[in-house]
Amino acid sequence: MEKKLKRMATMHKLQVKGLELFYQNGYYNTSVDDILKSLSLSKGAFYYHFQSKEDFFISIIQSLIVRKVYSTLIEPIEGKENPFLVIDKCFENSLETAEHNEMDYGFILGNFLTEFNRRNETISKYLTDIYKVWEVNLVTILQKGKSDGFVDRHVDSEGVATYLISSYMGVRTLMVQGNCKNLKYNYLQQLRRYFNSLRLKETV
Amino acid sequence: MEKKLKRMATMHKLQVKGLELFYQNGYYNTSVDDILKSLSLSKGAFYYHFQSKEDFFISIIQSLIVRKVYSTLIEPIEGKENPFLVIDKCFENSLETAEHNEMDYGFILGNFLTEFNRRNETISKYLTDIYKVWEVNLVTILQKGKSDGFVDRHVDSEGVATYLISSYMGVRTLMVQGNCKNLKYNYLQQLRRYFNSLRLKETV
DNA sequence: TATTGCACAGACCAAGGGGTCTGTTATTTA
DNA sequence: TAAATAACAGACCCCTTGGTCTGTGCAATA
Repeated sequence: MEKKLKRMATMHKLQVKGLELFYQNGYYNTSVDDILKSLSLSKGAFYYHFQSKEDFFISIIQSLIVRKVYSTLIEPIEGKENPFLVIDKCFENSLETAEHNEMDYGFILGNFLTEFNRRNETISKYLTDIYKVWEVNLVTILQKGKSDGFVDRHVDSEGVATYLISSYMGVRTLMVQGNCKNLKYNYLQQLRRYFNSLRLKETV
Repeated sequence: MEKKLKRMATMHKLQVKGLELFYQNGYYNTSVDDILKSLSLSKGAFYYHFQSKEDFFISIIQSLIVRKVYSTLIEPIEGKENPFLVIDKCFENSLETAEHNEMDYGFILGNFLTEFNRRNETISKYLTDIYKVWEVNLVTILQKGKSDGFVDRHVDSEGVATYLISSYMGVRTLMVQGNCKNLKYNYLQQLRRYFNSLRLKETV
């Protein structure tokens, strides 16, 4: 029964290193050989476990990228109370992690969306699906925030979700260039200002 | 004297087609041969005018991309009066153009920033410089907006510029996936709401 | 008119790309 | 214990890559 374990271990090693290099250098700028070399594995190993480079990347999306986005951007928000507080905290944590990560190459989902947009429909589909779950999740918490008296009822939840995702993706792209600390600070300040405009005003 | 004209014409043809393909497929996923094939030109022609692929792309940045960003995002704003009106109109126009462009592959500056981030410092530098000019331009008009009584003096102009650029870059990335019309509408609605929170309130 | 040199054409090169195929070895299974 | 099979290793394939180099035609100059 240890064969299955070995299989899983090798596949997982390939996926983790693959994601690392794809994330750092981009998909088209990373060869299968690059991954194999840094793991001291052979072509035989790779094509025994995966049908193609594309198939390999799809498996990475499904097993690693989905999990990453869920754990950092979706689960911290799900089912919570005050949308403003929890989204604020979630974004702040994510930006904080990025800031102190020497190996930050941007928002993983955003980078790959950009790289595959209109260039590989199959992969784009998988990535877009993750984005959509994120969006639905934000819309849900905002709607709940209305019932709970946090969010102004006149606010368009979908619009807010779009605006939040857009700004987050953008600032993550900018942060790679450096000056992260300032960018993070500025971004969060304005995010809070924006949130204030959505808040349910006390009727005097 | 028609030799110099021919030289310019060929170089320009190469740059225009080069930008088109780099923009569509990405830099690393577009070969020099791809460009030459679609123009029925030879290697000789290319390497007579440009030292390398990288040198070629830098020339494209300096001659075409700079001009594009300037004409669509910088000049329409420069020296104008009401920041909110003019930025709103500028972004709306840009998104409108993108929406009705069948060949939209995203925000050109954002895409290349993502592709070269930390992967090619030389090229990144050229791209970042453009971004910085854009940012300075936004900050300037916001500051002027304070003196002119449009913008609340407590507002942090740099923060606002960061937030504006981030959200614009993000929404342009999302728009490639489709559903442009809705994304554009949602984005502009929230942008206006955000602007309202920056406006100088009449002291009652 | 002869000659120079610009603006290419296109063969060529080594390196690297994704992918195939035939071993080989250690572990299961019969 | 023998046979079967899973899990690789690595040579090999053909195509594409960025880049070089020699050749060539045509306009500019003398």
